[in-house]
Amino acid sequence: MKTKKQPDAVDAILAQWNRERPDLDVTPMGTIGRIRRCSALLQRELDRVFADYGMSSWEFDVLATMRRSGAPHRLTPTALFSTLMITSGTMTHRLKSLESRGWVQRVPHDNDARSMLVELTQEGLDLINRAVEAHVDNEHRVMAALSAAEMTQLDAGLSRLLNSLEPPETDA
Amino acid sequence: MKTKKQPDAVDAILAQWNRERPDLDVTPMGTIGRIRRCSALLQRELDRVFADYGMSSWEFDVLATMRRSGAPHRLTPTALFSTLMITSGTMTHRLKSLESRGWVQRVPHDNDARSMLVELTQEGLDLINRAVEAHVDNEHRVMAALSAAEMTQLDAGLSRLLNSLEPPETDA
DNA sequence: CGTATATCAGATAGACTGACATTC
DNA sequence: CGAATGTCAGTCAATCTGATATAC
Repeated sequence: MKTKKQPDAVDAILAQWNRERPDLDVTPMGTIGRIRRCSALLQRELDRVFADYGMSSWEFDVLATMRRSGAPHRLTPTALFSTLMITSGTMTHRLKSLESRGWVQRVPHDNDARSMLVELTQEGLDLINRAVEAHVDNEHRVMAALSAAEMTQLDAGLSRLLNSLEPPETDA
Repeated sequence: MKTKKQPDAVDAILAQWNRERPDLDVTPMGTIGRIRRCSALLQRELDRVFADYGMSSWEFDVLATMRRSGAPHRLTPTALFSTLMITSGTMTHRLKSLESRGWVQRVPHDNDARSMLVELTQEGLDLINRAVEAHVDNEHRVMAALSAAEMTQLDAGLSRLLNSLEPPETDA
């Protein structure tokens, strides 16, 4: 006989649907609901550390994207908004804000005068280097309930799902 | 020898961090990144069906919460905003909008004159009954890449995580 | 000429805060 | 009286759209 798993908030929702609409197989609703709820709750936890470093989540995302691209930490606005899945107008807005805070600067693009390059300032680089350390620590903390084996298993399922959801390569 | 899993968008990000900051163990960043990315991509897919029924995601959420509460499909605004994790002001705003569309109506609460009851209209009930069927079909579709066993496994991991993230019972 | 890049102003949708009246 | 309920006006942060200028 199996041990029953600890019920969570989503189980209560599924029980209601099973009572009200027993004709529906709501199994996927459970998985999807858990993904969305985990995502929302995780966001809340991660935001705390971002706030400690004076940033919002989207500010961290932009700086982190530039940081992990490697020296000289330069990317075009187009590369950035494509990666971040936002529109070009929104990217302009974000960059203006980040520039006013002194974390990035715009420099001209040698080979293409239409284009710009955005690069981390020294201050921006120092900040994101420190913030990402705290962020990763925080991520370890919020995932601590799962053993390494559990996390690997969870990761595998998510990766399969992600592969099926991701839009086909545009490939340039 | 193991078969390598299909790489996804998150793998590329992890590879960049491993190159740039090999001192950091970014394993949890992979899992968290996948949860968030799955959540965003799923949202996009689900929204399509909501749009087919003339609703936005939050409208579906409110109507569905009322529907699954069972006949007579009545809840107080307080019960609703607590479940939906939004503020009371936002709830008032949502209800005003839903009422103007003819999907819910406010009725007085017999036992407590401070309070209101919100109930689904016949039109709202019919709509959410049809919409939830299409929604569940859609959820089956977007999860089709996973076998039943894979989904069970994924679900188990998510549930463990959710349990550790969920705020302790307020219990009233 | 048609396409790509980046910017900007304006509009939009959704949420929150704080003050309020009412009732328990 | 203090706590709870719901409403409202105002504000806010973040996004998108569509028009624009420039360069390929």
